Amino acid sequence: METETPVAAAGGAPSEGRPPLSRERIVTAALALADREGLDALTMRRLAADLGVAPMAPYTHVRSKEELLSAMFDAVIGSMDLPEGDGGDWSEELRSLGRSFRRAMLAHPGAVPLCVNEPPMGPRALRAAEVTFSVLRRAGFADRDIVRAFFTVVTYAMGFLVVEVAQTRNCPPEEREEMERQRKLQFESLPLDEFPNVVALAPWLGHLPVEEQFEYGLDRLIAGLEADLSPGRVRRAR
Amino acid sequence: METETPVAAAGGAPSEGRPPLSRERIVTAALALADREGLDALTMRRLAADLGVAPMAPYTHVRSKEELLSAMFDAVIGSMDLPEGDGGDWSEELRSLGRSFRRAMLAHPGAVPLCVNEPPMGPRALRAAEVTFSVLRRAGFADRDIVRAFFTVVTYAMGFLVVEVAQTRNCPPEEREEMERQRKLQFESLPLDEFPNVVALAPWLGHLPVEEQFEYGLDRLIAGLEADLSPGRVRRAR
DNA sequence: ACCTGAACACCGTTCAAGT
DNA sequence: ACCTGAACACCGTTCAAGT
Repeated sequence: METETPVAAAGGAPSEGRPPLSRERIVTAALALADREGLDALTMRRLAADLGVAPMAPYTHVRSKEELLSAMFDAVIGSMDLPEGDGGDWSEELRSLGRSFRRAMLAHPGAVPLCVNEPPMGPRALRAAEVTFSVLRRAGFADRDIVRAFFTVVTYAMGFLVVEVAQTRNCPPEEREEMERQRKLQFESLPLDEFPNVVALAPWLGHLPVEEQFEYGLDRLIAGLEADLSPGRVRRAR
Repeated sequence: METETPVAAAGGAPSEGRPPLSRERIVTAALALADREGLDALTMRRLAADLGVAPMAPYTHVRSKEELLSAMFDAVIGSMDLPEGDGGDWSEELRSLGRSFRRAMLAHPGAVPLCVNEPPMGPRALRAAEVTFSVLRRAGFADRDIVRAFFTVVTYAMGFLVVEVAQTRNCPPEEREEMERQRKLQFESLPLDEFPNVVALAPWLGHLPVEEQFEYGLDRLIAGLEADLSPGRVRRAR
C-alpha cells in the first residue's frame, strides 16, 4: 500500500522503540509476508513473529484471520490506479480499468488467491467500483446491465489472475520453459483418434503468452458488451 | 463420480470386510467429505478416519495432499455431460458446454475452490477440452484463437463458480435474504456525492440472481467471440 | 487498552515397524 | 505391497493474567 508508514521499517530489536501495533501495520506486514512466501505461509504466529510481538497480539486489532484476509484484499484493490477524466471511449476506459485491476493485484501476488472469497466490494474497493459504474453508465447501459457488466468483467479478471499467479508461483521462471516443453510433448503424444484437436493444438497449449491471453479475453468480453449496446441490434426486452 | 463403485458404501465395522483402499475410493471419499463440510474440513487425517483406516494409509495411493486435490478436480470435470452430435450452432454448443461445466462443478461444491490451482487439463478433463476445441474449430477459429477462446470461457466460468460457491457456502439460505437486505442498506447509506452510482445501483447490488448473471456473462463473451469471427469485420492480422 | 504465555485441539508428513 | 503408530514441527484460537 502507498499509505504505508515507513517508520522503523527495518525491524531491529524485539521490544525497543517498536511502534505500537495498528490495523494498518498488521495488514501491511501480512501482505509483505504473503508476497514473499505465499499465502500458505501467512500464519497468525509467523505474522506476530515478523511484527516482533506475541502470537496473540494481532488479535487486539483484528477479530480473526478471516477478517485480516478481507482487509488485505480490500487494501490491494484500494491501491488500483483509477482514471481521472470523464472523457474518452467507454470501451477503452473499461479495458484500462481491467488492466489496472490486474496490475494492482499482481503487485501483491500473495493476495491474489483471496479473490475467491468475496467480490471486490470492501470499503476501499468501492472507489474503483464507483468509477467503473460511471463508465458503464456513460456508455448507455441500463442500471441492471451496469451491474451485470461490472460483475462479468470482474469475474473474468479474477478468474484469470487466480490461475495466473497459481501457475507462476509453483514454478520458478528457470523451470518455466522446461515445463512448457514437457506439457507440449505430453499433449502431442496423446492418441490421435481420440484427441485430434488436443494433439493439433499442442504447440499453443504448451505456451500461453499470459499478457496476450488476458487482453484477448478482455477484448472479446468488451466486444460482447458493445454488441449488446449497439443500435443496430435489437435490445433484449426486460 | 458416476464411476463410483457403490460396494459397502455404508461403512460399518472398522476392519471387517472393508474393501481395500484404492485411488478411486480415496478420491470419492475426499469429494464426499469436501462437499459435506467444505474443503477446509478435508484433512488427510479426517479422510483416513472416514475410510476407517490409519492416518497414513491413503499415502500409499496418493503421493501428497496436493496430488489428491488435483485428482479430485480432474474427476469432477471428467463427470461433465458432453454433447454427442457434431451438429448445431457452435455458439449454442459453446454455451451449453459452459452450462455443463457449471453444473458438474456445482454437483461437487467442495471441489470448486480447486479451480484456482490449475486449468482443467488433467487426464479425465481432456475429453471435455477436446470437444470444446472441436466446436470452436468447426466455428472457423484459427488454431491460436481456438486455444485463446477456450481459456477465456474457462476463465470466466471458473471465476464465476469460485465466487458463487464461496458466497453460498458461508451463508445458509435462511440468512441469505437478510444478508442481501443488509448489503443493500449499506450501499444505500453511502455518501451520495462520493458514490452516486453505488447508491443508485444499491437495489441491483444487493440481490444478484446468480443463474441470470452467469448466463449474461457467458452470452456477452460468446457474442464477443462471434464478433471476432463474423465476415463483416476485418479479421486481425497474425 | 494492549499485550503475554500457556494450553487445547488440531494439522501434513517422515520414519521405522509390522503383516 | 499395503498398512500402522509414534513422533516432529507446526496450526488458529480460548482463556486467564499481566501492565
